Amino acid sequence: MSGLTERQKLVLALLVRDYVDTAEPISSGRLVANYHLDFSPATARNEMAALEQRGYLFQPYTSAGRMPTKEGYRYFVQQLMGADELPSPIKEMIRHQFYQARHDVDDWLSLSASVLAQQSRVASIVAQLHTEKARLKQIALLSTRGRQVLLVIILSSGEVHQQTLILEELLPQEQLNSMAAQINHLVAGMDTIALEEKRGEIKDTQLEEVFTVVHQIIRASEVISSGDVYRDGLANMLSEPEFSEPEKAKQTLELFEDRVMLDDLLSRTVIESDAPGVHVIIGGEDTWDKLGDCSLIIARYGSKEHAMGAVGILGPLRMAYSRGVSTVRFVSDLMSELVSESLSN
Amino acid sequence: MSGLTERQKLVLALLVRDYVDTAEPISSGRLVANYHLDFSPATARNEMAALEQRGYLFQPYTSAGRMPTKEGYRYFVQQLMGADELPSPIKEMIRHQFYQARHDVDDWLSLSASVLAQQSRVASIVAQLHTEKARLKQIALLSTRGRQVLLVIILSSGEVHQQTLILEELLPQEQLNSMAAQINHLVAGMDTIALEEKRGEIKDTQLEEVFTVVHQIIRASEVISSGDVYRDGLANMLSEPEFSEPEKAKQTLELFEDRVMLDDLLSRTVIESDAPGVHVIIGGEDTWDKLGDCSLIIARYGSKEHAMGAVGILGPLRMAYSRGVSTVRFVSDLMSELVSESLSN
DNA sequence: TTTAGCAGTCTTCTATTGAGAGTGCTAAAG
DNA sequence: CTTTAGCACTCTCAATAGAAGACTGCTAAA
Repeated sequence: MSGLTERQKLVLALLVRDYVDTAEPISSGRLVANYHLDFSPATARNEMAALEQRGYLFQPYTSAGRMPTKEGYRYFVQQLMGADELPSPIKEMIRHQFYQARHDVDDWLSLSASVLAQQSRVASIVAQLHTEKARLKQIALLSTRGRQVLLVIILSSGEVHQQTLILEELLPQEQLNSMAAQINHLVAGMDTIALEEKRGEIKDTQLEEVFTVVHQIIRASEVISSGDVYRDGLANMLSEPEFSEPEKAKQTLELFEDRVMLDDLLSRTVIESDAPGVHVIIGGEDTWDKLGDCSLIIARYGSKEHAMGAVGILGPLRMAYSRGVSTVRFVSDLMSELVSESLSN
Repeated sequence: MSGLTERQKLVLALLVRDYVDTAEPISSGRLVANYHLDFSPATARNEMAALEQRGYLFQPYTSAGRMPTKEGYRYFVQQLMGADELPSPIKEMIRHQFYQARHDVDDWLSLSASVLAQQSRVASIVAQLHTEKARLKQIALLSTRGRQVLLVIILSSGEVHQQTLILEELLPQEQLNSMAAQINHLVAGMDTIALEEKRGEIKDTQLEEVFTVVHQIIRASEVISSGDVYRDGLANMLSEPEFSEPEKAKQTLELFEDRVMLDDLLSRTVIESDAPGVHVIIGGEDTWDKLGDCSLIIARYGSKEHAMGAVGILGPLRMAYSRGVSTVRFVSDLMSELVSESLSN
């Protein structure tokens, strides 16, 4: 089966655009009139019938207008869609917001979620992912209250972890400092494997206790995603007509609240393809079935060596893919820029 | 105007219960039959008319059954509602989950949100609030990457804050340690006012830079709420018939996503009343108008001296107040217990 | 190959109707 | 004076029918 004719591509592209705007089945007459096409509605109808034959369009019932199928959207995104860049003033505004924020990855992440939600008018997801090989840079032990001690761990990627411990006996801060110094001296720059080998060298019980926790945390941080997930713009989604049935809305919200699900989604876009750039996943099917009737536009930021994560938007199938891709690309590039700048200082 | 008769109280109480279960206007006949009342539907009708007169009930239209008004719910909660304790096995299960979690306030908070959502079948909110007088316990400076430095601040309450700084020049960890030690020596145990007075004693520029940030953070932490807000169970809400209209659902979701709003809500329940215990706010009116057609059951945990916060649930007006209050009370007591245990170690 | 014309199909809107549910009132009973 | 049976009345809800309208697919001509 050969490809589509130019005119078929035109019809499909316009129909998708129009449907995304109006959320109503598009008729041949409407299409021709709206875009001043130089062929008649009858011709458009013929082309639409052909596109339906190929599975790119469907009619909700005999003799209604047509709407794109998932396949139709996919063809549109892969072959037809042009770039719909964010206007420069908006880009500048966003950039400004980021540079104005504190120099903190967490702040940038929540800002990303907020910006994406606002620009795309759908829901956004942002998460920090973790590098595969975690190497210890240094730790600190800080007395907080009584036997309670805060363990701060800094990885070579610049990532920070903290955890409260309760020690067997009460130790003054000076002693905590010296314990931290000992551990730092022993294991700085090591990954989990090297760390494991050093275990035997530790004699002191208190020290071993701390060592064990450090080891645990570093192992835990080797999991692909384990930090906070930032979400925003949930309310946007409910405005869309596809979520007018509460059942649909509920499903989507559950998808959003399910951490396991999100982790899976995020990690798969990152692991599955080494290719950077924006990924568009349109609707659920086999591997992505949980996605249901939603689409996900997602991109990685950062690099394997540094802090890394994913930013994306989640919306109904009927969404402004072109604008969405541009927005996600812009934000992920900005994050990459910020992260690498901040680390090269 | 005198109070309600016993029979009126009975009718109101049963009607509220029944309506909460069924979400449908309750008729006199139904009420009498369902609860085997020893008076006739006609009598019930008279009582219901009287209750309507007082503003506790209303009919959606002439000759439908009746449903409670906000006032009706308020009367019910304040005067009629008994305790509907959680079953012991469930209490034990929850307790078990908490003691199994890591000894980390953050973990407890997110667990609280999850437990509340699951038990109440509505949405939950949990937030850490801050004590009014923040006193510095100690700080640490940890080199993360290049000129980037992690500032960790521990307050006397045990609260931990962290922030990334970028220093003017690159300093080795040893020098950072000595800077931290100097600051600790200078200002340990001080509040913002005392801190301000010490400013003059600092000569070194780098040191002053750090000092300024420390000061800022402590000031910021004196705001009532500034930490993360944990939410859960949003999807629960959409199952309720009151949110079948997307418009209502959207409003409620927006309320939930609006940090400013939530902060206000939380801080008011904490500031406004020194009384501990569970607060029930039923629907929006003047001071709480943003709440709209939702109710909030909320309680404080912890104490002013220690880590403190609020746990609560947010649902439609038609919600199981009795069970909700018991659940919120149980979780907040549990949190208090955990926090004070953890601090007395 | 394109297009005008038209019959045919399916939805959607409005109006009408009947059934049912529940009330308020009245008058009798306790 | 309180309670209750009886009943007329009101209003919703569901079902039905019919009319209007929107598009299509087909056919035949350009």
